[in-house]
Amino acid sequence: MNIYDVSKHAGVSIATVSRVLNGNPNVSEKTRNKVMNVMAELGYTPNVFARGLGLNTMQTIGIMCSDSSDPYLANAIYYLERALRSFEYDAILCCTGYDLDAKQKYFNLLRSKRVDAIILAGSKFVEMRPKDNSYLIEAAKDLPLMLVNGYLEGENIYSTLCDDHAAMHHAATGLLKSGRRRILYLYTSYSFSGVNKMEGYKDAYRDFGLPLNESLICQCAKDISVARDTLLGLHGQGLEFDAVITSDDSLAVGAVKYAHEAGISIPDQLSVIGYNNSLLSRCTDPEITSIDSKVEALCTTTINTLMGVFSGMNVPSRTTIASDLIKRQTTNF
Amino acid sequence: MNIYDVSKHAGVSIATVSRVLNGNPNVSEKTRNKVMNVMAELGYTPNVFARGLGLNTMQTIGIMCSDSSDPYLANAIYYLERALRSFEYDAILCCTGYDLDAKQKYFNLLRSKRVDAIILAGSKFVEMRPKDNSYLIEAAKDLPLMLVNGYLEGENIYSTLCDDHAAMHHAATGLLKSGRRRILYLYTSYSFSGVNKMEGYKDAYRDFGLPLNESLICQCAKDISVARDTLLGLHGQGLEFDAVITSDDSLAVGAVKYAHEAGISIPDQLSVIGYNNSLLSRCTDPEITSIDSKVEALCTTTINTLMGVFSGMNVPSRTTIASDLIKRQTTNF
DNA sequence: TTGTATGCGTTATCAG
DNA sequence: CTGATAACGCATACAA
Repeated sequence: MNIYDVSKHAGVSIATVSRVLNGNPNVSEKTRNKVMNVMAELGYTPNVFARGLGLNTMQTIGIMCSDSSDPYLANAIYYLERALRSFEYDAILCCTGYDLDAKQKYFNLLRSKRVDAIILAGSKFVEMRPKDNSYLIEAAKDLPLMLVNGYLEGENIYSTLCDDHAAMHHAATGLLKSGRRRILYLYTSYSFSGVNKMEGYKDAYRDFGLPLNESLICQCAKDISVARDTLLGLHGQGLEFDAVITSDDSLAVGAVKYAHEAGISIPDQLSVIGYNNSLLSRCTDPEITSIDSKVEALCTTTINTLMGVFSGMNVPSRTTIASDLIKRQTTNF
Repeated sequence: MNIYDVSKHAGVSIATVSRVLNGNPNVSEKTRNKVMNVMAELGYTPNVFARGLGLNTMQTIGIMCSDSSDPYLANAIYYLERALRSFEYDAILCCTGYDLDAKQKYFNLLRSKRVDAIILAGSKFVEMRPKDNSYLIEAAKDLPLMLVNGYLEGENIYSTLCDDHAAMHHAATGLLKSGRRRILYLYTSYSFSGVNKMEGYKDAYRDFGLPLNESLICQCAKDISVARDTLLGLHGQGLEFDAVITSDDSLAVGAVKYAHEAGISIPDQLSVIGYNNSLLSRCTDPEITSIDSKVEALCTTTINTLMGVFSGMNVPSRTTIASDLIKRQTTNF
């Protein structure tokens, strides 16, 4: 069942069938109807492979993410896929893990599949050492690269990101204004996004005119129990803090658990602020005040930008979206 | 840059290049090396569209799910993608929502993309009315259909599912044995999986020799707050229950919140059991005892079965996987 | 407005 | 073991 069959049944040439198929206006109404009827009758569906070969595109975008089961990325993937589909693009998903070699391998794999663009979802794709990003910059010569919540400078590379610095600055300032002085900063990684968040935290202290206490900055694995135990450990060592602000909601959940276990009342004795406003922030009691990094806006903007790139429009190489602070019960300001 | 360029540079025919490309043994070691060197030198990558056209496959599987941001499905997608990639297949993701028309539309869209198989992830794709499933049964004549945690009988349809009935039966029996008598069953939907779970709950009562109290069976939306408020409402109406067992972890989180709000102690006065053993079950205090529906095993088994189908092996049309009960702090047995 | 002919980059058949 | 050539199904430039 191909275009020849349709042309035969309709008594026209394959060129005409192709025109009807592609909505070419240079077809008489009568012919168009005839062809359409035959196609419906025969249940004809164009062969996407042949179409892809001719047009050198299959309207497919590659989405790379380190771990699609992470709540934040799961949301991102959902919104990206939905937005892409609204423009009639398909999404090939590729979960890479966190290893650079694996990321490069999968990136090249995706390129060899001739996707029309690659979306890097999450801030884990931009490495600290510039030379580790050269494969991305090089590849962008061939196809648009879209970063969701990451930033990389380069021709044909477009970044859409949440203003993590401002978000964290605002949240920490809120805590300071409410009288908290010893805000513990709990973070997971030094990714692009991670660095911005930490700077926001630091600058909040500076702009508030208070000295920064480096011992209040603490790294831990992205895991509820690990975060809880880390805080219990610090508490046991005598470290004092009256607030915890985290780079991810899961750590904030750990902080709430720590307070329960240590018999510390929230928010009276301890304030907690999480990041991402994920489902997790609504699971605990009290529910967690969290920074909404606007995943949905991030994703739809990314896709809109991509469509702009495809249609040759002049689009910004970097778009920043403001975050929101969703106040719940772990803060009292 | 195509196969002709390579053949020219290597001084062989395109047929030979193609043989090298496909690992055909009928090529002399010498020729093979020569061609391989030229390919590496030129940085040649075969064109997947042309390949797809010739072979009528692009090694791509469609994954449909109602909502990829749901924690359970997000996990499933992660494992499915990983397993598929280990067999060098790509995954096209398609989030359909819950509307039947939309599901059908996207299903046909995916078919028109000539994927090699379609995976229906989650129990929301099998409708109550048989005629609403006929489009699936019909389509299975053309390509394998894999159901993850759903069951549909039909030629070329393969289901891998968790024994929800046994899981719920086991959990409810545990509660009964521990002395609970009024177990509230909170569920979200009448999907295939949902019906099995409820039957497990009912049969637990029957097999334990106790009468079933229909007023203890209650439906509510899949939302933490809605679940909490539903329970508060029932409690306010004077309904008594000493345990809550739910069809999804999010409802169980709501149950824990309800207990907090109503001043009921867990697990002394109220036991809670969730379903799916998702991240949510570890967020609350106390952490929730939950039924592990073995998503990973479900997914890897699904893909292994699929590969069996592709290689013409005789594979079971239905595979059942046993669940686990992960005991945490909301139960005392 | 319609038809003819050719190209897209492979795979596969068949002959040597 | 190798090469020439015909599919595969569509898009499109050019001709009519």
